[in-house]
Amino acid sequence: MTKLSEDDLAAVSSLRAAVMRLSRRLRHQRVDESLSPTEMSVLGTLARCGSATPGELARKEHVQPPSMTRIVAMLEGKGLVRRDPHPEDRRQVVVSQTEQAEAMLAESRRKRNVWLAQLAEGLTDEEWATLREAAPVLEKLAHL
Amino acid sequence: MTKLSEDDLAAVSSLRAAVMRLSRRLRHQRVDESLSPTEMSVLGTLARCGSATPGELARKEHVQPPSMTRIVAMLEGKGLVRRDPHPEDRRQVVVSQTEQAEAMLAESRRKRNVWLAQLAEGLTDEEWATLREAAPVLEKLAHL
DNA sequence: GGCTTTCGTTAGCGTAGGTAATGAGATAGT
DNA sequence: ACTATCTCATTACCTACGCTAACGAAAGCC
Repeated sequence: MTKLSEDDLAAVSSLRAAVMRLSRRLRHQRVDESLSPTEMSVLGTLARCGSATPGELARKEHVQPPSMTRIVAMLEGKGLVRRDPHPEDRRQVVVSQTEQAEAMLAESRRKRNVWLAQLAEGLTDEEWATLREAAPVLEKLAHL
Repeated sequence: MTKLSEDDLAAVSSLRAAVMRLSRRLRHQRVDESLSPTEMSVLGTLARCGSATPGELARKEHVQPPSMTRIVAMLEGKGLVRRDPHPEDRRQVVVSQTEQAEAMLAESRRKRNVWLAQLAEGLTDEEWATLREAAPVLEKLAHL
């Protein structure tokens, strides 16, 4: 980035508002009834990375450690995640997903498909393409 | 939209996660300390539309009426908003922004400029252009 | 071998949303 | 015209999900 135009300013305003509104909708129009968006996100991260300690997960999700503890406890209670002692460092814990989580993610992907189909009706191909392009940039922005 | 590819599915997944993470950051890295993101959003809507009833605002922000009542009360308490009786329908209330809100929005825009400058360092011009393009589409998506 | 640091966790709090119930005013039915 | 229903805003209460502070156990460092 080199320069900030007035348009940029307007864009960031509208981006901010849209992200907040959208997040609100996502939060309670969740495709899976029993899992909060953040829990889903953790499960997704776990699916990508295999396994991680609570601390690592907290950093990745931009959440404080105590919050991650509670999220992991929730997931463990639902049998979606396993907590094993770290082989070398006995302070740490290794969190990894269960086969049940794998199945749930597949099912959730299917449901998301339906949800997506409804949503997609309101967007043109160009708009959709724009979003596909923007997704990784938003990821990057979220991690600053 | 015509068809849903595997890529679309992956994109919506990452979009979802990114929006949630970003919203979390926005929520507490707010540029204006005293106003919540939703309150800012309401003020923005009001700036665009001039004035509206609480019900209309609730629909636009995708929030339930009682929540909007509380938000408006907050804003009124801070002198940023005025509540007048509706001329024809005495059940309704007309909410409109004060001059003070106007000044605050200008100040907030200035602060956002600084925040934006920091943020922009991490993005390339192309990425930024992508976000500018995506902002209105996200707006549309947020309104279904 | 004691001091500091780094984990995960527990305890308690705050914020921002939601649902259910209420009351005043508008609207429709007969 | 009067009652019944419906709508709008509001009040009261509840829940979800994040935070900070405090703590105990394990690791690393003089």
